[in-house]
Amino acid sequence: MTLADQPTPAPGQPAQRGRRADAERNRAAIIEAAGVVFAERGGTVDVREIARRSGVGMGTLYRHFPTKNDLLATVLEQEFSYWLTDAHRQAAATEDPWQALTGFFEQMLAKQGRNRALVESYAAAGGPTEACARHCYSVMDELLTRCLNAGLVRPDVTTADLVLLNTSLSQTVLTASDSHPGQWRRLLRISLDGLSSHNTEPLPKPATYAGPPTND
Amino acid sequence: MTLADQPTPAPGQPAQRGRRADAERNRAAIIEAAGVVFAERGGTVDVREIARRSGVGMGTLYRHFPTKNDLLATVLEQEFSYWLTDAHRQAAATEDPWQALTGFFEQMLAKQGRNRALVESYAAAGGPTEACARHCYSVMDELLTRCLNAGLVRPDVTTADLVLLNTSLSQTVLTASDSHPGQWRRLLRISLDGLSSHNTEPLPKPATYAGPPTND
Amino acid sequence: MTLADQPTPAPGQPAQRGRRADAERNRAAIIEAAGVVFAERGGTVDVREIARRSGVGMGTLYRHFPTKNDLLATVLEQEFSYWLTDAHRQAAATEDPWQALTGFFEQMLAKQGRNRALVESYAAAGGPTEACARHCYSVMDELLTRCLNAGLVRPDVTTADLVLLNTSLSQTVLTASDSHPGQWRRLLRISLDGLSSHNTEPLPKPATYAGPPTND
Amino acid sequence: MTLADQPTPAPGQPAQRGRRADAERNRAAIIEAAGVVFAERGGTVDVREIARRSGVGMGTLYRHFPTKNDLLATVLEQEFSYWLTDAHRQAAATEDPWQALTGFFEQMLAKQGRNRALVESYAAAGGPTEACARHCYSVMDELLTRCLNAGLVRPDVTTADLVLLNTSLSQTVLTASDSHPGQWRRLLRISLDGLSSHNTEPLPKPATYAGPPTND
DNA sequence: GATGAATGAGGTTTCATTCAT
DNA sequence: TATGAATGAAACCTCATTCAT
Repeated sequence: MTLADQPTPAPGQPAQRGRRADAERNRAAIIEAAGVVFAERGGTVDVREIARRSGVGMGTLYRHFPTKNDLLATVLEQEFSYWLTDAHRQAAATEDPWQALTGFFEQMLAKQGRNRALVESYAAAGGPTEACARHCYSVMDELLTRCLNAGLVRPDVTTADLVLLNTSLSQTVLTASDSHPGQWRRLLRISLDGLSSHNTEPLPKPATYAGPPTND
Repeated sequence: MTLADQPTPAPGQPAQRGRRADAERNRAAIIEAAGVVFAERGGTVDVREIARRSGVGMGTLYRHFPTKNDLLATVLEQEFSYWLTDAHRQAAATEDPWQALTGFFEQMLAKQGRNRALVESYAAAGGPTEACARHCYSVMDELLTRCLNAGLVRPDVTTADLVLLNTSLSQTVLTASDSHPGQWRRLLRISLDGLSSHNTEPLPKPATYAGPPTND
Repeated sequence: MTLADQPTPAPGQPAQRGRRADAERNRAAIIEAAGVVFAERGGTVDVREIARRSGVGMGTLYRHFPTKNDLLATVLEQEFSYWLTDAHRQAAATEDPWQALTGFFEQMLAKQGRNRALVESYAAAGGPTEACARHCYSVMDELLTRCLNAGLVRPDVTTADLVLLNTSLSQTVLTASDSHPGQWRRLLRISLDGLSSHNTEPLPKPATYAGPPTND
Repeated sequence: MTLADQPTPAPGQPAQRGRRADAERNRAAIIEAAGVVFAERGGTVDVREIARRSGVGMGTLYRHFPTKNDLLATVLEQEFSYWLTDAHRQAAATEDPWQALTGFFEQMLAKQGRNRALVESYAAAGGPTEACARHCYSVMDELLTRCLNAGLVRPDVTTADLVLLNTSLSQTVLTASDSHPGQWRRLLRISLDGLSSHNTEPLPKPATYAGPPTND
């Protein structure tokens, strides 16, 4: 199963008029190439590099994605969604709630941290897209609930905390995985241990949002 | 007390030798303006914007900083160093090692997370400059040692872990402090709790670097 | 017949593959405009001037010539090569070796001396490009050989002497042809007469190169 | 005897008020430094380089020379004039008119050809300044007259021819003296031989100037 | 639909000249 | 008067996006 095959229109139809198939192939090629390039070099790469690598002209690229940002969002969303689904599946198959949570984070981070553009997107906009955010939230919500129900994590941990933890650590994986491979796993362990119900002190209350940010 | 006043040459002297005072004022203005702009909009802002805001011509800017990157590095290094010194001072004055550590992180993160360019620099190069890295490491080393000696943290926590933790969380502060002000403090608490010696399981060993990174 | 038509791909073909014809036309327009401007004002002209005169945008110009220097080199090489070929043809068709040589120089100088950038290139780098230098050398070698075989020039004249003579005089043509039109022809005649075998004294030996130049 | 000491005001006076002497020393330092730098790197060097090397501020430099071009002109004129005087003296002391002429050219070219800015000035404006041109002309006129009177050169050679010859060859010296040291002396010999009265054919008449230049 | 050449605003940097001290 | 920092108009080059073929 490859990544770039979401919008296949009604599989089974004989790719009516041929053009449609070509277009789809192009779209997939663009997404695939963009995925590689964005991951390697971040969101600032020249659009031509992507066009070149996907073997497609600029016009074609811009027909499919009216803006560089649209392409970026699509690619990130697609990859993210794929990873998420994958990690979710595996977590759901894991009996122990704690191990499910742990494994989930490990999988996600290993992927995300190798994608420069994705991590940039966290800094720029809090994540690739709204859809990703929601998807991510719902999966984590499920995992957290299992842990809470089992009494494994502090009772006042929220899903939002987990979402932020993911954001936070992905940065580290990107930064450190070349010079200190594997060190991020220590940090992950530390943070997850901090979630466990051994820790009895209540967490600070999340300030409710109220107007423009004060100096924190 | 403002930030941009490091190289003032022996305050008290009557602005030695002609225009030097004005130059210093300009330099300070540039650094100040650049600090604001870089923090707000990241390292990609137009140099002209900085020149305009500091009320100097392009030439002046480039006289003081031969390259945009030099300016960026200087600004980040200066701010970072200032924050670090400040936070260090306060931590050193705190009796309880654990509180010293906690307070130190809070202070640092509150500052760093409001500076977009700084956080970008983490993603791009692991931090603003080598000097910053060393400075940061040495301060954290001291704080960690105090905690270790007092038996407050897991014995296998390393200074490198703390450095990474800082990197990691600063991203979150940047990302989340507008929409969810104060939430990063929860994450900080979680992570720090994960450091405490309540947690008895040994951490994964930091893999020693061995050739090109595998897929983690 | 214009100058800027070297890379026309097999004339007669119907402008293969889409936009290629327009691109070629643009390339030609750029070279043509650059030729005029470089000739008139030298190699320091603003690239925009060339873009404006050729009716293309900056990007187009830089697509065809990644660097201003590339453009300059291309233009000079092309013109030079064209002149050289032309003058060579005519010289080859001239029976009398002496007249062939004479006519060749006249033609070349008349062209070169009207091109400011070309003459500048002599001062800066000894000529437009290596290829030009070789081409020029080989043509002059042929002409000189004919003269030598006919006993028309001093036996110790070398091809390198002729090459230098060309360099030398082109400067003069540029300098003098406005205020003293035609005077350079007198100088040319003088120099060529100095080559003839009437002059029996041996020329000074070309010092072999030996380390850094002394004060001559 | 150094070069930069022309405008010393009435030697013998005790440098009234000291300031005047300082100014003179500065002026000399500027000219000296500029001489070196212009010679080495041509007329495009940064003015600061000159200020730095002469140990003088920009303001001082511009007080003495309101324009970079003024400085350039002054320097070139001064050096040129010095060389010319020197070469003239030696030529005047040489009995044989032909040797006087020959030696004069050798001396002048050896000097000129080591000065990049000077040679550039030939291409740009026919020479450093009008004064130089006149001075040069008058000296050459004298040398030529001696040769003509002795019947050593073709009777229709003009002083203008000699001036051009000098211009022409100085380019070559600059270009070739590094890679082919001494070769320019061959060219000089050839050209001078071409002047000698052995050559009996009349030279082409200098076209009188008539309106804008035709295509030669 | 696909192509890739064209566009041109905008980015960083240089440097002759001015001017406050 | 000397200083050298300040100025700002270009200069070269890049790249997201459009458009003719």
